[in-house]
Amino acid sequence: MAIAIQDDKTAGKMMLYLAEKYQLELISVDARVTLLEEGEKARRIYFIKEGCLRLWMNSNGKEITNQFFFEGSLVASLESVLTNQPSDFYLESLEKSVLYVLEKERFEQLWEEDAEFKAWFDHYILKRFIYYSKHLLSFLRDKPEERYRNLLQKNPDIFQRVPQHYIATYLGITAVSLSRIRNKVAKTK
Amino acid sequence: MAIAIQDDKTAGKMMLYLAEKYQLELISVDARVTLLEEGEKARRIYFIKEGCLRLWMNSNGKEITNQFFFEGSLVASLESVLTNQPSDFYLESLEKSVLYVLEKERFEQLWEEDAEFKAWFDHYILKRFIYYSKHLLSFLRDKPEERYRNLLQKNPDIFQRVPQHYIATYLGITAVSLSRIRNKVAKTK
DNA sequence: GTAAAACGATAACAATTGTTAAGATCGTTA
DNA sequence: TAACGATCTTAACAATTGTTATCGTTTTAC
Repeated sequence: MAIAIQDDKTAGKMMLYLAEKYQLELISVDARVTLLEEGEKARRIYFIKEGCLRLWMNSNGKEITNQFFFEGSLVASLESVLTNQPSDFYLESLEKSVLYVLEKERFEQLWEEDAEFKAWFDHYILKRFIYYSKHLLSFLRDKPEERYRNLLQKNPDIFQRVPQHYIATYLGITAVSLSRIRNKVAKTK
Repeated sequence: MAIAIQDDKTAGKMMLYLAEKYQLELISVDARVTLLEEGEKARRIYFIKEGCLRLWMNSNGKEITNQFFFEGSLVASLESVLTNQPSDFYLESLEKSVLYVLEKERFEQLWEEDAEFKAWFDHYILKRFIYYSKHLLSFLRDKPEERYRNLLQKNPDIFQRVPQHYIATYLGITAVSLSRIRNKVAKTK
C-alpha cells in the first residue's frame, strides 16, 4: 500500500476546499508587495487563489530567488513558521494576487486537532520533500542550459508571468547568462 | 508553540531506541555492496548502526552522488519506498556497515498504527525537507569553492571516510575541479 | 605476493559562466 | 506628456569549470 502523491491540480482543489471549510480570510495585494521581510518571524501561511509570489533572499547584495508560487499553492516561509525562527527569506507578490490567510496559531491548532487538515498538510510536506529532492538533483546532474530547457518544457507559462532575471537566479545563474542561453536555444530549434 | 527540530545526535539515539523497540533485524555488509539497484522497487529502510552508505544515480554514464549517510541515519530510496515507484537511485555501502532492517510492510504498518513511530517518521521527513531546502539554496547562492569550504567546515570527517571523487559529484562538480579547488584553498590558508 | 583496479594530482585546452558596461524598449508615475 | 525605473540584450574580457589524458601511489582481489 503506497502513498499516492497528488498531482498539482488535485492538491490545488483540495486547498481551496479547505480554505472554504475553515472560512479563511481573503485578502488582495497589489503586485510587488512584500508580505514578509527577512529577519521577521513568519506568522501566516497563504493559500493562493489568484496571482503569483516569489520567495527570495538577499545574499551579499544579490537577490536569490528560491521559488515561485502560483494559483492553488500554499506559500510561506515554511521553515520560519515551523521552527519559529526568523525568516531567511522575503515573500513578495509578483502580480496582483488574491490570497487566503491562515494565521500561525490557527494553523498549529488545525494541525494538531483536525485530522483532515493534518493529513493534507503532512502530504503537502511529503510532496515538497520530493519536489526539493528532484530539484536538487537537477543541480547535480544538469548544466544550466538543460535546467532552462527543462523549465521551459515543464512550465512555459512562467516566462510569461515572471521577469527573466528572477528566473535566472532560480536556475542558479546570472541574468546575462540566461539571456545568452535563450538566444542559443532559440537558434538551435 | 513551534516544532522543535531535533539535532542529529538526538535523532540518532531515538532511531536506535526505536530499532531496539521494534526488534529490527541486524545485518552486516561489506564495503562496496549494492543494497538497491536502479529500477528496483525499494522494499527496505535501513537504520545505520555503524558504517556509511551513499545514494547515487547513473546519468549518461556518469555517477552522481546524491547523498551520504552515516551512523544514526535512516537510509533508503525514500521516494521509491513512499510512492512504490522504481528507484532512480543505487544504494551502496562505502564501508563495512552494520544496519537495522525495516521491511516496507512493517514500516507502513508502524506508520499507520504506532503513534510514536509516526511522530518520529513525520518529524524525520520534516527535517529532511529543511535539509534539502538549505542544500538547494547553497547551489543557488554559492560557488563550488564555497560549497567545498562549507562542507569542510561542517563535516570535515567526510573527507577521511569518503573517496574524493564521490564528494565532487555531491558538490555538483567534477573530481578534477574539486582537486583544483582543494589545492587552491590549501594555499590560501 | 602480484596483477588489477581505484584514487588523486596535474597539465593543456575547450567550453561555459561571471562581470561590467552600454544601449534599446516598455510600462509606470508624477 | 515627460522622466524614471525596470527589463532584456549584447559585447568584451576575466574567471571558472569541464574534458581528456598521463602519471604515481594506494588499495583491493585473486
